[in-house]
Amino acid sequence: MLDSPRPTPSVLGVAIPSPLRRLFDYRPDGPAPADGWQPGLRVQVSFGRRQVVGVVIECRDTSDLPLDKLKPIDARLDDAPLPADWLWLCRFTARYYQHAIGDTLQNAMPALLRQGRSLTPRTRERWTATHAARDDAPPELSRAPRQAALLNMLQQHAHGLVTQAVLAQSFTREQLKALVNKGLIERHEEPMTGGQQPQGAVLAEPALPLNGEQAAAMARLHAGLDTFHPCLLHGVTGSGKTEIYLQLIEAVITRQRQALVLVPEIGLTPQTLERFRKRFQCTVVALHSGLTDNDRLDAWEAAASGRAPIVIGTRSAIFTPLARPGAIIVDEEHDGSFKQQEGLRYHARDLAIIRAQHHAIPVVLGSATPALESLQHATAGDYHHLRLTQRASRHAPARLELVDLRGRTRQGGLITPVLEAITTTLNAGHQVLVFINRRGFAPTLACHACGWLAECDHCDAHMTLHRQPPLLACHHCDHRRPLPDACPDCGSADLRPLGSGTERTEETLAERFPDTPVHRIDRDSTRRRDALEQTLTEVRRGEPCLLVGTQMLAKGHHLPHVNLVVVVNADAGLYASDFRALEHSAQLLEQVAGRAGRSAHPGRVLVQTLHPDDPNLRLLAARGYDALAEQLLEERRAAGLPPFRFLALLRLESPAEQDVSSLAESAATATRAFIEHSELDIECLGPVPAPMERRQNRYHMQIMLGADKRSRLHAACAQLIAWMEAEPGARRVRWSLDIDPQTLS
DNA sequence: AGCACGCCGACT
DNA sequence: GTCGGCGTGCTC
Repeated sequence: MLDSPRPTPSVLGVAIPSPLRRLFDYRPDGPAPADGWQPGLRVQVSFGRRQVVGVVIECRDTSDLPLDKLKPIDARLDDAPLPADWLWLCRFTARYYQHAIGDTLQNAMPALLRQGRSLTPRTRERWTATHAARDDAPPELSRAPRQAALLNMLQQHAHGLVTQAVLAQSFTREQLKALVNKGLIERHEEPMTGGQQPQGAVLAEPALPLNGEQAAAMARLHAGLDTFHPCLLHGVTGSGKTEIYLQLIEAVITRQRQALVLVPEIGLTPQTLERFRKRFQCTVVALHSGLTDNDRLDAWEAAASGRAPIVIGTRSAIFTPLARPGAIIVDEEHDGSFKQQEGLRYHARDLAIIRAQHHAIPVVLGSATPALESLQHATAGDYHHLRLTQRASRHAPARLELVDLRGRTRQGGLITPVLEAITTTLNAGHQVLVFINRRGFAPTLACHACGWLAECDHCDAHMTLHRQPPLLACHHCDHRRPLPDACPDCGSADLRPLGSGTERTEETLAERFPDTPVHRIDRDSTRRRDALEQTLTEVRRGEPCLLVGTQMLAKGHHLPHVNLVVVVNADAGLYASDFRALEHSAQLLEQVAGRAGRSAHPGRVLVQTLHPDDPNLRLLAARGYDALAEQLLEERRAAGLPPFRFLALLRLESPAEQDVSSLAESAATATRAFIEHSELDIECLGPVPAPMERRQNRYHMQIMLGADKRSRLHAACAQLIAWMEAEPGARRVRWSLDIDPQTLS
């Protein structure tokens, strides 16, 4: 660098890990880094009475405080700033979601970095045979058979072996040392995540041939590899979206760039990962919940340094720094898990778009059932709409068959014609998937003498009846109770389960089909690590069986032998108050339907409902998700709801009902006052009690802001936050602002 | 959020 | 007499 060295600033604006929405000024102390003070350098400072790790955000020469009142930093933790692309994204996120910058950075940083650990990669040793050892067994090893064997083993591996692999073959460090001293092998150090990626071949196995639609989509992607290029890859289940991802990644790697892949929480399965790892020569860095803090830091460093060509992870992986970003892929982009539901309430899909724009790279949103937001962007021409309508198996996707529940007797939630269809399918040697949206044995326990229902003491909710182990549990808090012997109200012993959950349906099916294995898949049955994968491996063997499960089963998993899907009750989302309920319901039903008939045989999907005449359900059944989505978009437009309007939701909660309601009332009044004052065209609704007002003995209320311009909504939110921060009554209430809320509950 | 300071109730 | 409840205030 020929530039003159940066002068040392007199003030550092430091982001502190705290919910306070401002920077704190410190005096730089000690030697400046070689490239001078810059944003992104971590510092250790005393904050109040404790030591914290902060990040320099601003280098200035002035402060609102007198300079001699500033504390000096206690230590500088980095020689080079944390990656600039990462810092940019964090700052954008903090601004957009109106969240404290310090807290945002902490959220987006591996745990070890916020504890002050250095970013230099951990290393491991690799051992290779030297040229001197290329000849046959050297004479000096004639009396050292183990060393000879070790040398022989290393000679078999052109790239050598890491220490761990050597020790695993029961060789010792002493033997390695002896061979080094004899000049027969060499020791190399490389980062834990692997050394430089091998140049040359990118693929480990050939790409699959593309059909016409796939080829067209690929051509579109190839044409825009150097530009911001948002694409909605809208393809029915089994239409080969993953192959498009893989070939895009291949193009990215060939150009020496990196690909970032986001998948839903439930989608990062060993099976998915396997498919990526098998295709490419290079390492695939996976960010999953099983990683240790050290693994996570290594992965972060490998991505930031550019050594990792492919990074795949869930929501938080959007904050992975990339030295040479080449493309971002969001698989199952409609999935709710991309939105964080507490604290910093960011949406990883939305940040993926922004990030791709910042880097001027393509971003692909893939789904069989795109979010209405994404569909609207595609329709409006903001995104390229890449459609895949052909399935690899030649037959059309199964359509939903609505089954009228009215007046029918149910067993374990299932009516006779449906049980008969199950029998037929099993007899034909196929598998059956029964989808039921409630875990446990039954949604609740009821007294048949007086009508009492088991309710949670801490929530406005019924307690779910469980059989394994037998107890009443609230699914909204951790409260559990033993089963009562008699009704607590009237003393009657006539207590009966009301409705069906996965456990009860499993039990019914096991009784009715004693010769067929029944696998239950829900949060309770898969609590043990690998339990889910084990069951699915068993199921993929293809023997006839019954699968009973919650939405865990609906997503991603490839179940080629399932030929009949039964939805026990489709009505939950049909008339819910949440304006997105129907969209989510339709997505789920379509995803569930996608599980049927990916095999050689066309499948059936039976959907039980009490509302077989519901127009939305009928439209979905007759013409599929896309047709319903089109209609829902029109309704959203007419009602002034997203994606045609922007929303922010202020959530307030406290154990004291009075505190919440009075604060909510005055916050709404204040908001209306400054809306009128500033003539911002903002709508303020509420306060209203949140759905299920009492949860874990806390009372929840909310205020909704709506605007047709993002900037106006942003301005109103900023004012509301300023008011809340100044309001003494707000300190006894937990509150948070949710920008672009996903649900209203 | 932490963490201290501060001023009122039941205990070794 | 003190230990400790959580209200209030501050963090460069």
